[in-house]
Amino acid sequence: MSYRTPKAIQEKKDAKRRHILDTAAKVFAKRGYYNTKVRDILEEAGISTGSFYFYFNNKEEVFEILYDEMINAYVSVLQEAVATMTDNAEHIGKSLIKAITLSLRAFQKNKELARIMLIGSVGISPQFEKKRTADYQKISLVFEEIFRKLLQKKAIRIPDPKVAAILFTGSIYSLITNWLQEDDSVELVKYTKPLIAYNLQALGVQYDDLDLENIY
Amino acid sequence: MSYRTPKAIQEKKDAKRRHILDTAAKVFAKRGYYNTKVRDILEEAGISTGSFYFYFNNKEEVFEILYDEMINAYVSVLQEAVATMTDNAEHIGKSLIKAITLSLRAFQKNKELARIMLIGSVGISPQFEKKRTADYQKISLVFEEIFRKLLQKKAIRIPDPKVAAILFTGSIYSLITNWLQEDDSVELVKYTKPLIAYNLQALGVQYDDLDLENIY
Amino acid sequence: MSYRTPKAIQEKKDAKRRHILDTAAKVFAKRGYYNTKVRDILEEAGISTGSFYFYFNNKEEVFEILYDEMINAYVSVLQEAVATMTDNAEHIGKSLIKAITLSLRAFQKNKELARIMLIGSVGISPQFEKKRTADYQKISLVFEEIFRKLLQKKAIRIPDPKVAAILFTGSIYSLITNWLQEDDSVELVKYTKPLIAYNLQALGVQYDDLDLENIY
Amino acid sequence: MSYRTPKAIQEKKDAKRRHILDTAAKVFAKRGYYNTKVRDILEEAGISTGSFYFYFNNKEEVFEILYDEMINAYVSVLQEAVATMTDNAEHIGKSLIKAITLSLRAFQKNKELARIMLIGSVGISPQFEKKRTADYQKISLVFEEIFRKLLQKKAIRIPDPKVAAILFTGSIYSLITNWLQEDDSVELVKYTKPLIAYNLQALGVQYDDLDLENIY
DNA sequence: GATGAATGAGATTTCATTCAT
DNA sequence: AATGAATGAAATCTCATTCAT
Repeated sequence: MSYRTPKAIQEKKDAKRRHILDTAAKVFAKRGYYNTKVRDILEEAGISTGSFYFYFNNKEEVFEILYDEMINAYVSVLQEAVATMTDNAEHIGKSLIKAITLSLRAFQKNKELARIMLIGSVGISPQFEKKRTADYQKISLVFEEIFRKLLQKKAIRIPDPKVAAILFTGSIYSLITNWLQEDDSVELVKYTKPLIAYNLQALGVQYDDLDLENIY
Repeated sequence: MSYRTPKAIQEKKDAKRRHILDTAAKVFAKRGYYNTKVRDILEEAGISTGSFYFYFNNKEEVFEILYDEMINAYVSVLQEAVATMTDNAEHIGKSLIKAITLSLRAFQKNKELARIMLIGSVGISPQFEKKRTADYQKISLVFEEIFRKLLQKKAIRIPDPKVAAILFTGSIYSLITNWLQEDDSVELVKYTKPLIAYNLQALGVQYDDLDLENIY
Repeated sequence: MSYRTPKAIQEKKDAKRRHILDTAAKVFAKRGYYNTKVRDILEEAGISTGSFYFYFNNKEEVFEILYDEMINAYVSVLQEAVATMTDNAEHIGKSLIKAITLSLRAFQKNKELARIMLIGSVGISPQFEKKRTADYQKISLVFEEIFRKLLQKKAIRIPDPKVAAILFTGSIYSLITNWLQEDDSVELVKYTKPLIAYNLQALGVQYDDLDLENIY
Repeated sequence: MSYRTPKAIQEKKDAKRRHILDTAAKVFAKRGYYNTKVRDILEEAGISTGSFYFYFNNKEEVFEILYDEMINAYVSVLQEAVATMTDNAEHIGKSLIKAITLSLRAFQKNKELARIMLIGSVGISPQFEKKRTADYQKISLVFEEIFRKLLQKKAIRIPDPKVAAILFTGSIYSLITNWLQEDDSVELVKYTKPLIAYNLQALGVQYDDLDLENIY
């Protein structure tokens, strides 16, 4: 007979909570929000209804947590990329290459959550739609500010930094969305080079072909 | 001699059918597929349950019809733009400008259906998801072939026509999606110029700034 | 331009009414009361909803008319058989043989109505169930009275004429029901001989084997 | 140590399931399959919609279970009767008497299920109709084989064992059906004697009147 | 903490019948 | 007389969530 320390108990709880989330992510990614029934998650996770509702208030909350995790993870990646950006104009190409490369890697690493973030989060509820829009605009804003700065230095050549940011992120997401819907799981990184080329060219950035060779 | 003119009846039927479709489009666009209940459409359209099911088999069918209409309308627009493309290299910029301009106008003309096509059609059902993916690939393929042709003539400079086509369409859609989620009714065409600039630059096309001034 | 006499008009109406009834009989026999939708009858008859409800008040009425027709036709057959029964004891066997033979022939002649009368009329509504029970008891009563008379003359040997009548009719109906559910349409009359033998023996009637040879 | 005894829970579940079935039997018997709405069963049983669908998939399944129970119970009774049949010719009368007596008792014991089996199971669906026909043929076959055997020994005198079996079972069922539709609760066994007399005579079996006196 | 039986609001759909033309 | 579009009550069933054990 063992006396469990409260800490051990807490760890066990955390593990179960995590297990439910991970399972839910898998199921949501496969079927989408509305076609995923709570029962599907329960069965896949091997837990009871009661447990599910002990750890979470409802289905939407579980989805929202997963969604937030994904957005935060992605924002971290972006912030990391931005942080290493120097003001040195000659490194602009390299910096943007890094931002894109890190984005793709983040999505590839967790295909399920990518699917949730980009596809599965549509049409949940009006409130959620608002949140989703806000998140996407926040991400777009990161690039918008970078572009604005670069524009001042005449390091890039675009008429409108806001629109450019939308198009930049949009092109990345469309590629990922496309990749997610391919039956055979081609390596996402295979698309990295043309993706970078397209966007750097779009921004009017002079970039070294050599930099493109060394990506990933 | 019959008691009524079948033609008049048929016209009335067509009108009612159209009315249901239009109302459904409005409601779907506002609430999304799953949050739209058949009852919502009935109330908004001021018709009875029976009428709805007299004209259509079920909710999904109504959605599918609307979706197909939108896709077909958009494909027509694209084909029109492609048809006027000459082989004359110096007109490539103009041609692509036309394709983008027509696309934006098509979406602006019918904001509701644009919302359905780009946002609301996600997660309906596995079968529908297949159809949706196929449609998007078809549209992307139109551009891919154009890019392939232009590439042979060295009129554009990109490493991969397939990826370029995805990014091209993706950037357009992301702009429209963004516009759709803006509360105020900003003119979509306001974004036309930077959108074209971004993509023409991305493709490495030499374009005349004058052409951009005269759009719309 | 012809002037139709009212009589001709009436005849046309009657013909249409009959056409609807005949078609309904066919459909009811095939699918049963509840699995037959008014629409099925309309389509099969090539008429409109309005016409149907012009000639009849509702679906149940149509069924009831068909049912009554069948019962009446059957009762007529029975009465005919009873009418020819003489009080001559030596003809009792022949008379019962005739009653059974005529019954079988009546059912075979109109398989559809047989199906409606014996199988398809179950579970329509509580009121209809009452009517149905009453009709069956009426038919049974015909035989009960015959048996009662024969019993007085000691022409048959049974403990209870009422029960005998139930069993007599029941055995006939069970044979027909069985026959109706055979996939291949065997000749019902093939069963006539053993059916008669069974019941005459049951009643303790002395019968001439020769009479059995000449049936039908 | 778990928080509850699974056994007790299971027993409660079984009891509830049984309660639903019994209630459904009562309602089906009273109103028939089509006039019984799921709601009627819920109200009569005092349960919620959810409970009903937790225990059963749909209304038809409940009906089918009840129907199968009845058929199986009846077949058991028959098999029991058949098992005690000896090859001793002089006991043939007694054996058939026993078979009929047990049949009647089985039906009397559960009037509701008898009603379902004999009356209420008509016209549910084409598939069910097939099953029903097959079941009835199976029961008829039990008697057919007995009759065939007795025929070889010349213990009975009938022209066709198959038809005789149909008529034998048909006569029993018609009596029960009749009894079911009587308003007052007449004892079914009251009819046993004339029923046996009719059928034994029909089969040409020599029976002892004494045996008939001691039935039930 | 865990379980899963129980709940019931609410969604979709059917189909007999009506009624304007 | 005929048509068939329109109606809407009513039926079945789903499934997120609750709660007694």
